[in-house]
Amino acid sequence: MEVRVRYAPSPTGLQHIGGVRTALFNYFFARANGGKFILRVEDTDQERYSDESLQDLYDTLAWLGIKWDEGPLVGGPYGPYVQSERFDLYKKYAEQLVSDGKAYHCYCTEERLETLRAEQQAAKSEMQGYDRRCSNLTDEQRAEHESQGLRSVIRLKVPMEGKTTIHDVLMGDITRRNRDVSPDPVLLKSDGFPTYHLANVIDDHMMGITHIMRAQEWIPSGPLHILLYEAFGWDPPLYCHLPMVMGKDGQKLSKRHGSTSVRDFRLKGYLPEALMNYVSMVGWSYDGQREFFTKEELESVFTLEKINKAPGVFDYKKLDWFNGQYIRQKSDGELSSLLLPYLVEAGFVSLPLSEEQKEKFAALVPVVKERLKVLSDVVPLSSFLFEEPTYEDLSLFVAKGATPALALKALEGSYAILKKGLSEGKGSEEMEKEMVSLAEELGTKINGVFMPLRVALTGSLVSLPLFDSIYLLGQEKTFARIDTALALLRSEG
RNA sequence: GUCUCCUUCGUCUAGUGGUUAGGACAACGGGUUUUCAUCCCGUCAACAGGGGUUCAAUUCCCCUAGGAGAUGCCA
Repeated sequence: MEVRVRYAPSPTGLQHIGGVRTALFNYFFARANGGKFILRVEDTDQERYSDESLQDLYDTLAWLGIKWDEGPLVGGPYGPYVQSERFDLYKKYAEQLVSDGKAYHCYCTEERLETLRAEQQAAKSEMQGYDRRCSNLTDEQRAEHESQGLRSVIRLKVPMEGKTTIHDVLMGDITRRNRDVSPDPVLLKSDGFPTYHLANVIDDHMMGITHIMRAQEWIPSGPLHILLYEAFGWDPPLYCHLPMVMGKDGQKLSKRHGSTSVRDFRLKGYLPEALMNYVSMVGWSYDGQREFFTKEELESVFTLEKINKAPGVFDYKKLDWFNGQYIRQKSDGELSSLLLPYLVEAGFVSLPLSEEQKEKFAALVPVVKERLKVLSDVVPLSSFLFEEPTYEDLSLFVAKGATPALALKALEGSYAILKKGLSEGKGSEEMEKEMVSLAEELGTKINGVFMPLRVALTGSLVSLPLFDSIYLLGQEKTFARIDTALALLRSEG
């Protein structure tokens, strides 16, 4: 039998790490088994729906390079794949359940339900949820409510006796007494839209889904879904509840833990291959040793058996490390085109680049490459090229164990070396040697010479390598900055 | 409260009825280096607790604790 799996997000917010992990596992499982990966948009919540979220879903999957075999935009034999376009179907099935006596109309107002809930919680009642008041309405009562124009929802009649078990390939069998299943959940809302439970079950059945891979937060409603399949007389698919992705405090990953939307990660300069690789390693492993995988490799090597049961904490630092590794694997050319937009965005350069800018940029990329965790790091790393240093803290010029007077002398000396060297076309190695001997003459460590120069050029104790910085800066700016620094140091006396 | 699930280094994980419990990230230390970073080497660090079963349990069973999730006309 062909494997058919689906990712079925609700477009009510940006795609986040947890959702994408679910999408990825479904996608890899389909590919590894020669099956179909289906995208279905569950836009049954009219209140929270947004076009932006839907667009973000498409953008995110495109960025990751995940293509769906069936779904919106591409179509397929079981369409439409957007639930709001299947409106009539859900209504029909919900009403069928009513006429079969397995569901009923409920006329309770939201206000009544709210007070009910509040009372139950205050009383710490064992019984939580709807009290099934409308389940025993007589035909006359129903007719009366209808004639009054009361709005109704359709609720499933959950059996009070017996138990229901759900088969999960990861967890094993999970059994729940029916009396513990949330009593009489709403299937069809008063606005005519289905709830998740109804739409999900109908669509998974109609679309021939064979495996439902979704987050473990769905386990509690598993038995309810089985009950629905039974009510319809359908065979349920196989379940595989994926471990959740948590924040550092062990709670469900959310915004207060940091970025969670894929869009944020993309904007900061995480590479899709790095994010995909890392995210795949939380909750799944290959052999406990190897952890670098391309998308294509995961498509063939992914197995359900290696999915972990326990929830996993999302480690931003390890993601950074993965991203750095992937950045370093890029060719300079590839990295250039990835980096350029960040410089433009920062207002450092504008397109098109002049020939000289192109040349400088090409020189910048390899220097910066091994210092990037995320692409946007290029901005602080190269800002010294585009912004004049302020030299607010003159003590920076004074290397450890040195004096201001020494710093001044060192800077004067290295200035002379550079002036002469650059005009004579000397190589950086030669000038470096001269600076080393200058340090010896001054009786200081090499830092005593390099630090003042570094601070003069960049305003910072930390910078790109000195001679690279000089080249990138150009002679004019280099000497201008040293002049400024010297003047400051002299005036400080 | 009730129901359900989970539990190996700080984090992600491998693993087995008998192992020096392995790897990676982080942290720390060292080396390379003009700073930073990269790279290399090393150190620290775990089977939640208690009962069983067994010649032997981290591994199998039970209990406890802790954590998480659900308990919506949200998904």
